[in-house]
Amino acid sequence: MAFKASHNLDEQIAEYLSAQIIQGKLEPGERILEARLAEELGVSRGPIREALRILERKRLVKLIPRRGARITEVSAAYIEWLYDILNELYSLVARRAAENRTQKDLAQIRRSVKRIEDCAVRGDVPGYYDAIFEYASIGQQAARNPLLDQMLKDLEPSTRRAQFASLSLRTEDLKQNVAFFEHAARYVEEKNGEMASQIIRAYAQNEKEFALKNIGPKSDRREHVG
Amino acid sequence: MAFKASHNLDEQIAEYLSAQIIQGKLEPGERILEARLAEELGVSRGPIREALRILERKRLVKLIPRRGARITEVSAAYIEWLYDILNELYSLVARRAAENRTQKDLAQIRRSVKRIEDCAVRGDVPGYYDAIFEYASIGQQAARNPLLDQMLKDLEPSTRRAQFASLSLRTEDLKQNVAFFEHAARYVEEKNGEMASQIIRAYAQNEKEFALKNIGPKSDRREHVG
DNA sequence: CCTAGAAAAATTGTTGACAAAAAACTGTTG
DNA sequence: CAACAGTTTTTTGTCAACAATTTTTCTAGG
Repeated sequence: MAFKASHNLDEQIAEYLSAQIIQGKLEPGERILEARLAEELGVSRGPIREALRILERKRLVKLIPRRGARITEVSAAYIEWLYDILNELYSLVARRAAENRTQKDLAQIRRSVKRIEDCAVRGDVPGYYDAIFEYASIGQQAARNPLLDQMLKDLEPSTRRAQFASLSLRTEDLKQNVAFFEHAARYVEEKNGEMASQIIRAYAQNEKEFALKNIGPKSDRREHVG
Repeated sequence: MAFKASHNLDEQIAEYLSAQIIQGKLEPGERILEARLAEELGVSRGPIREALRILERKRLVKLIPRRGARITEVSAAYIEWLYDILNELYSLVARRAAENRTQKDLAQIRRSVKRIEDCAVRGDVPGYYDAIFEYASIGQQAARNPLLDQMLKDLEPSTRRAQFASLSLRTEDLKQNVAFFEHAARYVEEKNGEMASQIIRAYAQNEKEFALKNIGPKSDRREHVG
């Protein structure tokens, strides 16, 4: 597990831990000990601490002064909270993308829809998720609101985490979902922001329910470490 | 400029710098040199770096690996981007608060409206802004979405920064604004989320235009260091 | 057996020194 | 005078040691 010091350690470490957390290899509630991790990765504690701050921003860990870092929980309640926000933010993206999109954006979006479709027919679930995040990212570019783009990028790890649990169950319905992206793209092309945002809301609702199904009804609203 | 080591240095430093940036004592685009600042504050570079990470999360500085930290710009474009998001997020807060508010929430909200009103009649502009952030915070609590609450708290410094420039121009219209908060509170009480969110949107629109008036038309969309 | 409190261990916070990279400077050449 | 290469200076990145705090362990008293 060696990292190159040429590229920045903190970002590499954050990236590495991020993947571990999303894939559930590090369990929610688990504590991260700076010293142990530092030795494990063969670096000093400095970069570890910076990486933890990056993860805090992405809401993968919670930092409590003088008592270290813990992996945040992804409860059913958290998923509701997250998608409630994603709903609003992506609906805004859709509206603004419909307003501001250029021909170049449209070309990229079409290419991205194709990529989603490919993954769907191949039944490549991880590829599908990567593809929809690319699709989202292109939409965010087209919306011309860098702050919104950044905020959604910060939420991406949380979203991926919510989706990861249900990843293995995604087999049949991928092809149906492709229609959502095609329609949204169509409406963005036609500059019909209202309809584009409606489609996105419907898709988000879908995703939320799917994510919830596989978390179970353990909605621990009280002692939430997030 | 001594900090107590008993409470954490990084947060104290972040708080201190935050105030400096919001009040414009540190100029947008300006570089922050770790060593210089460390000596100025009588601490080592470690806590400074952590403080900068906190400020990055609040979008007050931009961190670029191996070339340090710069104060972000607040252009007219940025204010548009920010309020576009605040609009959606606070409108969600209003809807959820209307759904989930308890009697206790209502009591707090009423108290907060009173405080806003007091500041308005006294013409206490800084107090007025503090009061509306308290009002917002109470609403966020009532909405029962901790993630949304946290995200809006992270945006607060940016919002305060956008408002600061126009602070001195706020003299006449404060009393008119109080009506917004009273109405929103009323609708939250009546559990009419749709109307509550509409009121909030109207107020946000107002605020945006006010903030823009005092920035001027220098909307440097291109080389934006944010 | 349980509790309170002191001692010990573990963990985070902070520092100063050194390494690596970026930026500024300088003299040279076309 | 502008472009360039090499050198120096400045600045950020990383480390290892030490200080302060929290957590755990141990012991005495009820």
